[in-house]
Amino acid sequence: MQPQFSAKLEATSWDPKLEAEMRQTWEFERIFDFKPSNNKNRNFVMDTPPPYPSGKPWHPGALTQYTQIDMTARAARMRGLNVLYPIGIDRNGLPVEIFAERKYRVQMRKTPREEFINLCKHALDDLEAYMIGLLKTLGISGDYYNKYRTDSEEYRKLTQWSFIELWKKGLVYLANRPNNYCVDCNTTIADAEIEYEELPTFLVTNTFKVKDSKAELSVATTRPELLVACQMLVVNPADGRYRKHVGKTAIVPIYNREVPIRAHKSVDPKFGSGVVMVCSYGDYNDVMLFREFKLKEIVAVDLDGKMMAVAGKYAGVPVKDARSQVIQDLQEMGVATKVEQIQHRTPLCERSHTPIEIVPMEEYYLKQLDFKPALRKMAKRIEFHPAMHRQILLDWIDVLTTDYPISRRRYYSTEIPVWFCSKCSTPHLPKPGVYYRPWRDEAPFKKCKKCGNARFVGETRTFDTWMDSSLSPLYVTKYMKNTKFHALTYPATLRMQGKDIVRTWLYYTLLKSYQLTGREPFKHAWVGGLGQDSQGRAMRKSLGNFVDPEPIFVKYGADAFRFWGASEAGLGYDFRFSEERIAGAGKFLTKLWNTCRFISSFPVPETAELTWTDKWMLNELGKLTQECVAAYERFDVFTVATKVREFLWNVFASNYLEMAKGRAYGDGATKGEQEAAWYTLHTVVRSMLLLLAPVTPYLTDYAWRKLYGTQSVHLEAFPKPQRFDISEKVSQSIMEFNAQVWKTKRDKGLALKDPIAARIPANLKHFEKDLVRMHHITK
RNA sequence: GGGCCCGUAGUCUAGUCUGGUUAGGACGUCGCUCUCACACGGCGAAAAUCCCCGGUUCAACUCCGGGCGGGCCCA
Repeated sequence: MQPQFSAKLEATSWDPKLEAEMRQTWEFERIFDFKPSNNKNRNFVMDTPPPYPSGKPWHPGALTQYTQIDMTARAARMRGLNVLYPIGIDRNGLPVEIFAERKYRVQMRKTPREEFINLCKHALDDLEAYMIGLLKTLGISGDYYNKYRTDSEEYRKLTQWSFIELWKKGLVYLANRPNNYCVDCNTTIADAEIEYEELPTFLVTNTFKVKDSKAELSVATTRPELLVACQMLVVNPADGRYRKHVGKTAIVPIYNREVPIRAHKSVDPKFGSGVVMVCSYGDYNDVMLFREFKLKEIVAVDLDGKMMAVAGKYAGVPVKDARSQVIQDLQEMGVATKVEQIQHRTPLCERSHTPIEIVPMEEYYLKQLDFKPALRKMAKRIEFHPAMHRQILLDWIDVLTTDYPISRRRYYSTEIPVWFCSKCSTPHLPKPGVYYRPWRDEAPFKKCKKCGNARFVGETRTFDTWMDSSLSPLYVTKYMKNTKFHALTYPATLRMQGKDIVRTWLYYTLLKSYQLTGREPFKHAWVGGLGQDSQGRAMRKSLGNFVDPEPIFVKYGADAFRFWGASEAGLGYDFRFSEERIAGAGKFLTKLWNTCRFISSFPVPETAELTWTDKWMLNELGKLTQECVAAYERFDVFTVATKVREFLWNVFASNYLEMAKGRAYGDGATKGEQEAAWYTLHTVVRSMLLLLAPVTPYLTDYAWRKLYGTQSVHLEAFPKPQRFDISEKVSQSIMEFNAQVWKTKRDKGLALKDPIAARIPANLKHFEKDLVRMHHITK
């Protein structure tokens, strides 16, 4: 390098260790604080998913999503907006309890409630520290100073307040209904928390005698232990084989009870023998048939998943064992004529992977069916990114058939603020605005308003966790707490989340926001794809394909991980994990770094008399800038990352830089031409750093401060695009001509610095001087 | 069974809405090359019946119909 030019960056590659230093600077300067503008339109309010501490390691796909959320926040700041980017931790619910049970080797039901809650808190604090640490490592620029927790008194107060409001509006009711129940988690669960898996099970074909006849019916079932709860046999009305039996009575084996034989169109004549037993409750079709035929339910399974007394000799036996025993007994009795193993689509609890039982229980319900039309309208009003994912929500709204069961029989969740009169059982709700623990606290009433009794029993149940998290847009905009702040920030600008929780978090947020405020909680919804393993399968701890992201951050740095995440998949599409590709992103950062390093050795002129080559480059840069800023406005970081990489590497570095290099060194150029090269080089580097700042915040800020100033790049605005009248065709010709010369030299075995004779195309006349110098062209 | 999305080189993708280019780029592979920003570089090469079959059209990766395959979700 010529002595008069020396670079402001020394190392030949970006060192990820500098990220920690940069992070400390940000924290010290507090550059990400939110100051609300009195002009509502200047406030960019983000409703981001408070992560759920459920164990280590954290899902790398989720972390990718958090980096994309962060890019959007940073981009909004650079668009001059005041950005509210909350950091929350969702600390309520099942995963925490399961984690605590495992960690401290205790069982929730055998531990005093207060004690178990404290264990959960402990476990949560550990996990939370781990998670916050990772978020910071990744450069997430949220508001850590106002970090919120969904299990805080403040938050739970709001959850309880919302419940009391909904109760007052008549939207909550108690009802005894068959419910999805997990015998491991000991709680009811919502439809949204069920997953299905094909599992091996026995299909048992039993013989039922038809009363007052010699006829026998073969009945196939996967749940023979529920014979005790069988109340009917059904066949398809169109099935000629059984038409003569419809209306007659069959005898249930083992229990010798009489049940009717009926016809219903829901029966598949091709399943088993075409005769199905209906019991309380094998599946949802049973529930429907019990309702339709007004059958009397027989409760055979208790809340611990054991057979009840009504099951006779099987009483006290867990369902699964009872099933084996029953099968054996049926075989010995000659009732079971066939036992075959089949794959059966089994509903499982999403958290514990235990098969769901359907048992009747009294639970609280929040009305939702009445709101389907309003929700559908709202779903259409909210702008989805990408638009295609709106369909997930619309489909879900369409298939809802029951109201939302909101109560859970758990400990570590927000308590349902209700006391019952000990005499007449009338429910009493307290005044909102206080955090209540009815299982522990004295009732805040003197007398029952109905019977005058002075004693109350506190509700022990808690809320489903979505009852808390669905309030996030209200909580972060200080609903019920700061009217002015709320008015300036609600509805939020943007909800960002994964497509896996559209049916839960997104849906319940819309439902409750509508019920409480009558309007949509946010204007835009960004619905991201999911991170999968290298083969495109969901990443699950149970599948053993889970990647621990931490070593990756250490090895490649957060910026490489971020750039990879941004450039890997288009907005809303799933993406696969690949360390190789993260390493590839790291190479791009090296390229960016060295571009900055090289150009940092030249002075920064205020203005310049541009040559055609410079105008061409600045015009290309202008087009890129426009595209990228537009992409950021659509919350699309994929376009930014891929276009910038393409531009920087293949257009700027390969072509312009080589064309202008000699001129920048002053090689056969006038002072003015030299300065024009400097000016253009710096303009491009400046723009590169600004456009990439949201994506790779560490490297860009480090380089920015070294090259251009004292202030963080994150406090700057995006550059204004410059345009010059240079056609796309000329641009292509330049790059084609360069490639042509390179290829010719290659074919002739010449080094790049060797002279070569070449004819410069007519439309590149203006660029002749730079081209000749670059390729050492002799005439 | 239904819905949504997707099927482009070994892998990941752009392009498809608004039909016409030698189908662009990245990772990986191979060859040459340490040329004064970068060998985590440069240059080049190989590598794609654009899932299949029909239709529309002068012309289809692109539009239409029908298959097949994958993913996610619902029943």
